Amino acid sequence: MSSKGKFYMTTAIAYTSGKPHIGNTYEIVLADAIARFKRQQGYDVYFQTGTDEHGQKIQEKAEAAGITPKEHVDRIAGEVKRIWDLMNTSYDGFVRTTDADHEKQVQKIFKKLYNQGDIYKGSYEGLYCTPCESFWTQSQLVDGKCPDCGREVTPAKEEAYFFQMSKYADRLIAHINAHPEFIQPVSRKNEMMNNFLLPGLQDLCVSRTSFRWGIPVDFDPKHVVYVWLDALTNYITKIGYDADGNSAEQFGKNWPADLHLIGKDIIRFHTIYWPIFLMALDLPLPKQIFGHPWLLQGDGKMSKSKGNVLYADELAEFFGVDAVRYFVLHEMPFDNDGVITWELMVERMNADLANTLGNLVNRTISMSNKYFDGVVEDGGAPEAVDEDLKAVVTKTAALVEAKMEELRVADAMTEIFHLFKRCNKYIDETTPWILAKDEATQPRLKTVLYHLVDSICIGASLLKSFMPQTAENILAQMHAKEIPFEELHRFGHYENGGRVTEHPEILFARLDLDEVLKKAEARYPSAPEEGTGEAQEETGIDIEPKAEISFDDFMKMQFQVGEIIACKAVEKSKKLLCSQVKIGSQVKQIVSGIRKHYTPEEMVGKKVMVLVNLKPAKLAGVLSEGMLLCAEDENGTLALLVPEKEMPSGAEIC
RNA sequence: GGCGGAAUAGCUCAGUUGGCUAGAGCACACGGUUCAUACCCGUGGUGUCGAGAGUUCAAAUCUCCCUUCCGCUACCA
Repeated sequence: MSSKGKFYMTTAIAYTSGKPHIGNTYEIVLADAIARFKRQQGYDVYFQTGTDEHGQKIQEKAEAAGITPKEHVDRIAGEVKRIWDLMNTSYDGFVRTTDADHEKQVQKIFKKLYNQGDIYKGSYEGLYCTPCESFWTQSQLVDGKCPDCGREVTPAKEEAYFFQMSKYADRLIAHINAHPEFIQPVSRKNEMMNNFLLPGLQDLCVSRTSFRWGIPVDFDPKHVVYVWLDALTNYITKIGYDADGNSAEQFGKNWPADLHLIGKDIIRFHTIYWPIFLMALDLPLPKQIFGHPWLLQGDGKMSKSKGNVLYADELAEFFGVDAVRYFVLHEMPFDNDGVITWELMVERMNADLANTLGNLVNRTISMSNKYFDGVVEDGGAPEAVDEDLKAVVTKTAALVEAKMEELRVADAMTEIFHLFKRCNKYIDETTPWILAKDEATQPRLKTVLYHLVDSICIGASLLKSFMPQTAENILAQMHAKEIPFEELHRFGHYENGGRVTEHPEILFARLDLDEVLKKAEARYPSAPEEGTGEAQEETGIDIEPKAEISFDDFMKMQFQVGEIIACKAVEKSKKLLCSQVKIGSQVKQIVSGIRKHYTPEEMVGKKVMVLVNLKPAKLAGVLSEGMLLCAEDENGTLALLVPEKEMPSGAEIC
């Protein structure tokens, strides 16, 4: 195999809090399509994925389940791997952040960065803003006061290590400007620049003392290394980086990575913190970071809040692995979120997979059998109409390559399906069933079928990166071998006189939407309470724990029931509502960030819980004299807390 | 509030540096065809190219303004 050079790509490592759903699975399938295509092009690909296994949330999940954190992550990592394998993804390396080698290197890296002064021990003493409940580093303070509210900060106990980001900011800005391809899509580059880099980077906290399930800082064992320094370094530790300078050969070969494929939510960590860590380690930066959009579950039947999360393995049972690969790759545009629904999946299945592709293969094989006992040979009777077919078929590889170069995987697949559609049209143009009726046109008929079989083999060879099993099935039915990538731009690969299978298999069966919806309804009931099993299990939410407070502290807070007697939107703000709240005999004006969840009209008349004795503050220029209490879920949905039974306004909450 | 992006056919979207009757896929309707998984091929749109104004021989494309939506961020007492 002639190599075009190495290509090292990664996915983000999956957080082991639970089984990955279809949205998580999207990333590995996308990565796999890219990896397979690069291999097909002749690159020496190393494709790494894995799991992120530390953190408080995992510690608590394990405790709740009555097992050790290690047992928990072993189980989830196994589940992740099982789904990645089921989806036929061709990763070369699977890293776990609990791997001994990784943990050892993270400790070394931490120490190295500490020794050279990039990491410093920051104590929170004197730097805690009680009203804001935030810790600040010395460099973050404005005039020695809280940068958020401008009030005094007070001493606190917790200590932590910080990474001095600002030291490398200018170098990073220069790098990003000099390498416009570094952050993809480019719109993300502006966000990083405008929101973080240009205003000035804040130092990053890189250790925790509040939980134990992490990699201990070996020279200060009450700390564990906090998430990003632990997680991001997987990209170098797994391929043999050694902080003492004894890196493995593979590291020398593969680093820097050519592509980090990640979700758009962690772009900041990969395009700011990760490059700066690497600069501090004196390592070259990855060539490209692509923050892909999300694949969302479209209709109510699949919403997470109803407990109907879709999983790749279950979808694969419905549709087959390659169909699921096709759905997720096809429905995902380059820089907008994609949506997946049952209707859409059935439509893609029927229109693209069954009709266009499956039927083409089937009708071609059937005709070859019917007219020539399966023998396919070039009859030497070309006609002008063949030229356009050949032109479309032979240029497809280059078109696919161009799209893949831009990571536009959905568009690349569309090019391949364009080839198959062209073949269907060719059948209509040449009407083989009419040619079959006349002995004189037999050579022409042979030629037509040869062209079709050859075209399909070219198409199937291109399809291999996206739908590997299907490509293999098609080629097997043609009794043909995969055509090397560099040969795909020309016609005439099929062995003259070759024979196709006698019994073509249906590649993709058409589905009836109503039946699928019925089955889906059975599997994912609309009313979650009626269902059983894991899909219905409420997982609960863990939040960052706050420092313990005394009873006296608690008693300082005055909670009362308040009745909202008037409410309007705050004009200068997108999120704020300004309410007049009657509390006993007085009326307070309270501003709350709940506009996304409540309209002013529906607020009026509600009896809500109010923190009354909060120091008044101005929000967007409007005075607020208290706080309305809300519950918030993981999606940021807010729910006002209201008394469970009718209570008068002003009633004390205690 | 700050920065950025988007508004084009019923749906999802293409429309390169302004230039010939504004496109594709899906859906829908009609026609053709029958090798095939009732498939495939062809034909069909009164689309105010979000509203308004401007520049130009010419604007979906440039400028201004308005409206709505989205992303990141700040804020969310």
